Amino acid sequence: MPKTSAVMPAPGRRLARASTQKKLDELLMKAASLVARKGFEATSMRDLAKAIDASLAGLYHYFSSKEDLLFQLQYRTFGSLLEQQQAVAAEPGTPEERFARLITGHLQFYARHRNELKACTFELESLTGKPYETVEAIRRRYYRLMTSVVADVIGGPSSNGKETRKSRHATLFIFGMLNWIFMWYEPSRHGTVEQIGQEMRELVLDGLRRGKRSG
Amino acid sequence: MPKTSAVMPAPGRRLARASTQKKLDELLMKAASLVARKGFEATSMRDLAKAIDASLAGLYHYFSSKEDLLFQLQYRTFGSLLEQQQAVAAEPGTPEERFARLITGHLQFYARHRNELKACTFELESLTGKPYETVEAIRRRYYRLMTSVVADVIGGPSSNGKETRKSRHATLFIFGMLNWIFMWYEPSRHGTVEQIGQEMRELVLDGLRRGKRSG
Amino acid sequence: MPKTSAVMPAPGRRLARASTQKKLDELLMKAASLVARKGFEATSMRDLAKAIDASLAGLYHYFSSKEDLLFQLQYRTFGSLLEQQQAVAAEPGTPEERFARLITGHLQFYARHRNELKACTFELESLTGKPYETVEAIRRRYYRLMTSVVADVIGGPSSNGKETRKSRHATLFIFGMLNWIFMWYEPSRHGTVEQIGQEMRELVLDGLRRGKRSG
Amino acid sequence: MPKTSAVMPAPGRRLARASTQKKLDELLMKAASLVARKGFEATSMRDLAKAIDASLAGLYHYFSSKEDLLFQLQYRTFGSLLEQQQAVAAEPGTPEERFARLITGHLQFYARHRNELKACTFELESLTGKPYETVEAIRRRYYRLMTSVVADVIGGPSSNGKETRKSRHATLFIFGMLNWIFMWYEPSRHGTVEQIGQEMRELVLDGLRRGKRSG
DNA sequence: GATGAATGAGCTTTCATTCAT
DNA sequence: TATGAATGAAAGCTCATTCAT
Repeated sequence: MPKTSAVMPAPGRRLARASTQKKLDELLMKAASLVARKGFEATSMRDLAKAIDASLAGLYHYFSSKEDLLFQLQYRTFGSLLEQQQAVAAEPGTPEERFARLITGHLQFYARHRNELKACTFELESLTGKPYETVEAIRRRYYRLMTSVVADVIGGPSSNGKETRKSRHATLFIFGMLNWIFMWYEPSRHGTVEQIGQEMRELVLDGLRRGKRSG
Repeated sequence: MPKTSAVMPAPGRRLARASTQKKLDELLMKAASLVARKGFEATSMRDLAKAIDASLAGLYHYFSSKEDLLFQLQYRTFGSLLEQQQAVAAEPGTPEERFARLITGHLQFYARHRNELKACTFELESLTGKPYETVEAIRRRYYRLMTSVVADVIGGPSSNGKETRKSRHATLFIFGMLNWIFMWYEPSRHGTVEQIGQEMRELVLDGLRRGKRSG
Repeated sequence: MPKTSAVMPAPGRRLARASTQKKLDELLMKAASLVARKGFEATSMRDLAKAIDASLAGLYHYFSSKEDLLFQLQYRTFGSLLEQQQAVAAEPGTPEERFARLITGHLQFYARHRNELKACTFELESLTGKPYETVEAIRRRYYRLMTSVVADVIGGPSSNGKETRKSRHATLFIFGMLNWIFMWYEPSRHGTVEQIGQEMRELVLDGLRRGKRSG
Repeated sequence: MPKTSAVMPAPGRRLARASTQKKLDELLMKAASLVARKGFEATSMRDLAKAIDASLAGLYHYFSSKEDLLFQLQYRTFGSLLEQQQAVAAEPGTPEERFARLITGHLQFYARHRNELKACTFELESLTGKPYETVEAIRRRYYRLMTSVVADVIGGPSSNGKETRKSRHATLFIFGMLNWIFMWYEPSRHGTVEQIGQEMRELVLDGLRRGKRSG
């Protein structure tokens, strides 16, 4: 599968020519790489222009501001991830199967779009106001999606994805496991993300199921 | 218990007067608060000086540079945490008990020194060179300590803290759960950290023990 | 003759528009004036910006740093001087005539580019590393050029510009006379530089020629 | 002869204890060393304090300001030089002999107090106002002393040190030769200062004497 | 579209100096 | 005498952004 930037147009954006869209994709990918490496604050528009081999002023044809750049990056990436995971969760199967597919899907997305996802995961608070809320809304929908499946694992399919204190907290813990991977994962040392996903599930599945009886 | 900055002098520091030491503690606490809220890069020395109600130049009596400030903050905090957890792990008990105490200890430290710990957990890469390595070494010792206890939970006391792939990965997952708490925890919504700690253990304990049989 | 900055582009500089080149010339001239008056260290970039009626940040379009500014100033000026004097020395004539032309040429250059030359003569050590060496190399070539002509005056044309201890030392003494002029020369009090040049030659010519016989 | 700082108390200074005087001497010597190496502007009071192994605030017991430090340095050094050269010029002898003694005396002073003299020679304009004028007055007296002897060489003892255009200019040239030595002299490469002095005289003596006849 | 030039605001850091102790 | 602590001012430089071309 070709390694492309996660695509999903930002709101209120008219797509110009196809070539422009392509360039924008490239810009965002390079931007993600820089932001992932140095952090958003520490990445200057000059850095970006240099990395992209464009002029500083040229960047402002694609992004109205530095913040807008981050917003587009987060919006597209998070939107893409959510879309993918919604499709994954919609496929039929037992709660355990759907849970497994979500974990794997998340980690595969991580593997394919590491830089972009890192900028989403760790730079959320670099946005403020409306852009922040827009992205935060996506993030919350994703959290809800995961919670509903976790709830099914805990309570069985009959629970119908109904959130409980336990399912909510467990989801937060699981996202912690998933997102912390940025801090340590190296394919050559730790194996494939699919293996990691399985290990994560093995760590928590019994604990989740125990809830069926006790809570 | 009084809320003080985690105390542990940085290396190579001679303290002049006692009042200076006190002030330094206060500086670091305020600094941690700002850094936790806005991030290290986005926190300017001016911000700090203002928050502390001191002059900008005055800061440089206590820290040779902005980076030195972060280093001292991380060194003291991480050092304190490690010291505490070493003591906790050294107390006798079954592996499960020791594991429980470590989780609780970590979360209690979080509750008491949230800002300082956040600056340690999320700004590690804002240091470079020797300071980075010095702090990284502490972090690694803490990781090892946790891994050895996790290994005992997995393999029983007879395993003697010997690391395995499973114990190492499980520890990374658990640290993910623990550290992600910065992203969501609110005492009024989620209960005490002690409760959170118990929930975490319930989520993973079965999964850890399963290892005793299966691998 | 119009009073312009000594022109010679610095190495590795591509000039954008013609107007930019013009502005750069103006900047260097004003900079030379300030540096000559107050010294390089004591001249701040803010001073320069003010004198030029530009913004502080704008300066950094032309010079990558304060040191780069000094380097460009020295490189252009010294390069221009060397070029001129090489042409002067290349013209045919007796050793005495060529010596006379070099002295006059140097003093005329001084008269036309006093400020720029002063920054070259007295701020050489404000540069370090590669820029220093680049300028120092020009200076040395100039010194060699002068020494070879002085040697011819001492030993006659047959000596072919071969350096001797005497010619080297005499050249150093003569450069002292020439460069010290910055400390005292005022046209209205001391006459033209051409007159000054003649007086210098009268002071040393006999002494140089004496060498023909005795050493 | 012991290498000490050139001693001559600054005006309006009460000498405290002998130990204080000694320390002051040491301070000035170290200061001269730094100023000679880096220039006055580029030398900070912190640099000085560190070099002297004293506290920053401590410096202000000896010097009321940074400028005062430079003033005392220049006043003492130039005063000492003038005193020495006045004694030298007062000794009987032919004009040529007295001229020779002055040149040698100057260069020997240079050799013994290189750093101090450099700060006098090249940092004169770092002073302003009254301090500048005070030092400038000494410098002028020294210039007059030299001019009178040069005039005697030119015009014979009967000229009685009467200044002429020629003697004034020749003195300026000669001071150029003498002072430029800071830029190039290395004992191991160029021989003793006494040798250098003789070479200087050989370079200019004929030219000076020629004046006896022609103007 | 694209870019060189420009800028006000802000950055970290250092300066000479003062003062309580 | 001596010094740690403190500070207003200023240093060199970079920032995100704008605009004429």
